[in-house]
Amino acid sequence: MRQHKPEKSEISIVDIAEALGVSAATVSRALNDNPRISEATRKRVKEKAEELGYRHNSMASSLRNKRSNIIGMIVPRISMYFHAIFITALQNRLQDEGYSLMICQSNDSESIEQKLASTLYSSRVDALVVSLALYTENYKHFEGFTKQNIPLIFYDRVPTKDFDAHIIKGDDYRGGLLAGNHLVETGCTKVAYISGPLSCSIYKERTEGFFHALGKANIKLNKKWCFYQELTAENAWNSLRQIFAEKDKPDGIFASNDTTALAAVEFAREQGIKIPDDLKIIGYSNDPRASIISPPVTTIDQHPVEMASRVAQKLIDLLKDRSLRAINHTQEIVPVTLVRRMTT
Amino acid sequence: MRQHKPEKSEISIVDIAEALGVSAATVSRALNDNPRISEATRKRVKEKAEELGYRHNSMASSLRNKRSNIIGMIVPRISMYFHAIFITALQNRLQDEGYSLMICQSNDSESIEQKLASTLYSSRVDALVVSLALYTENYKHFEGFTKQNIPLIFYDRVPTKDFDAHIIKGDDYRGGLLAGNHLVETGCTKVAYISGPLSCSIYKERTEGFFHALGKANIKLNKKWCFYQELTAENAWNSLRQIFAEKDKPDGIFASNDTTALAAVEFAREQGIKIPDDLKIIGYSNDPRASIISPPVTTIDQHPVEMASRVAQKLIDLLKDRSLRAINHTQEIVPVTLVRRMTT
DNA sequence: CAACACTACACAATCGTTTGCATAAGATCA
DNA sequence: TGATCTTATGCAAACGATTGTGTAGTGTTG
Repeated sequence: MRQHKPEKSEISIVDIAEALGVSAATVSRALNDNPRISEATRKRVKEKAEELGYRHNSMASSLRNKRSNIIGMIVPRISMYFHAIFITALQNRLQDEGYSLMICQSNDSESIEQKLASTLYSSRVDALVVSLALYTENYKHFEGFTKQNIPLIFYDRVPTKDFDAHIIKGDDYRGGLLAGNHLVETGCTKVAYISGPLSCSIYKERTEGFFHALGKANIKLNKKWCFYQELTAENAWNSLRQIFAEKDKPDGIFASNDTTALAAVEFAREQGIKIPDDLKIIGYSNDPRASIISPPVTTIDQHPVEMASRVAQKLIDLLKDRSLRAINHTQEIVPVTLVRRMTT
Repeated sequence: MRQHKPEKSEISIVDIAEALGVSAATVSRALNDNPRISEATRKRVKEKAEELGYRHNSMASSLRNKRSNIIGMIVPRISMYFHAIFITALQNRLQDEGYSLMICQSNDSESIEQKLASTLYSSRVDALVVSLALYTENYKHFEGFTKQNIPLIFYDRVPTKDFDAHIIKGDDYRGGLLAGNHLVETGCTKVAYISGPLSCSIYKERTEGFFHALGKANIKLNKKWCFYQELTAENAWNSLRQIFAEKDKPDGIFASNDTTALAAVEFAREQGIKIPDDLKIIGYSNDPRASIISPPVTTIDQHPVEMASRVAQKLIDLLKDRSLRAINHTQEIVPVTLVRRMTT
């Protein structure tokens, strides 16, 4: 049976100090390996701390230091492959530097995103890393961070209008261009396009790149075959049904994410459309599912680990050197690559 | 060009108090809607706070209140479907209650898990939710939480030995049993088994259930067809190659996760083995990939959302009512269901 | 040996919020 | 009108770690 503890509040450095007959300041310095403390005392302090079961109180030291060692993060959803990989890579890197990540999901809702920004702001995160919700076009909820000079980095889905923050994004224009070129090169002349909403930077740029590629090849896009919507499997099916309802049918589809591309493959299978002979499909993100379905789907790899590594570096630089925060905000673009598989 | 701010420290309640000619205590009470403050003052305070751009300092209040409103979480990896869904559901629920989640990944490493536990312990999280790393059999790193009466809940991968904490797990025994029964009922007589290591509660119980089912049907398991290892695709391929290297071949495989089951499907395709005629395959977790591959894989659904909802409820109860922490630790078991698809 | 430097520590203020207790002013009642 | 109660607010002490400044005691140098 466990004794019910008499709610004795926890061991603090003061308790250690008293037990050792030294001052709390000495204990604090000893625990932090401050060179002003003698080796002997440092050892005694650490042993006593261990013995008493002392645990550091990061609230107190955060308050005093005005740094929480916590980095806030807002992503649409962690279940998206790209973000899951990104987060893991970022977290591993930041862990080494002594930072913890507070990961929040906006569920692609702008209002949730606003609330989260405000909560993280109050929580005194040392920095904020954000990938925007699908329809966020107003960035006021991030202004507090820039005003207080708290490092703010957007990645992947970044503000479309000028906004004062660091940006690290994939080369979505090029991704769209690669996809378009690839469809053209593989002989498509009548292409359909299922994109995310243009409020979101990545879809906007992919669209521009894609259109540019088609334009170069003198391919005109049928407006009826273009969709700009949330890229769920269900939406994809609806659009596909519309596209293939008419007599004239496309011979190529660019889907702006792999969920949609996968839906297209399944739709084609259901309809008895031959891939890639009758229809070529290209997706985006290199989601593992794209390589599992048959036929495996051609897609664009965004290199989430590389992106995370750049975000981590930028973050660490900004956190280490306050003076960097004054200078101009930077923008980095991470290359993308086409992964050709069996749907093209 | 932005003006370089004169590093004026941020607005605190003291500043608001001075601006209004009241005391800081009054400001604090007003902001917290304490009924002891008149409506008029409350309004003035809130307006002034807004005007000055005040933001609550949760470090200070956490220190004073001895509660951080942060719940720690340690999971093997967020990229695992089950955990991603679980986390999202849990987070949505806790957000409503005013808690933030600090999500950490052990990457299935016991030593990282230990470090994370210690960090979260120092960070003064109000509670800890854990799904254990693959080979964790020693739970000392969680003892601090139980000693300090900090709510500690294990889910899915839980301690196998007696350990003083709340447990909410899937019915893995039943999952194994269902899988075994299903293979038996669909006519398998020679089955292979690819499991995770038995150090991990879920695999241990699935194994027991599975063996029980086979035993009932008088099916003897060939030891050479049983593997207990980390369930990566690569390991799966190696095991499959071993299993199918000999003349005598199995007619059924139970894979203890879907990654392995998917590998089996691909392996069979490569080898020209007919599914489900020559070989039946059943996986575990109902990962979306299982329904995408062809043929889609029969699997066991663990109902992550239901599990998250139970964990959330338990958490909230424990956080709200300290007295509950004294009473016995509870164990809940979330049902599993067989999802039959085309591999059986 | 005086002047100075250095080592190793202590003192006390500080970070911003919260809260038990005290208190002043006004209201109520006998 | 004095006693008691309410209401609205102020005072000051926490919470625990950190750090600039002060100061013994010892060592060094010319």
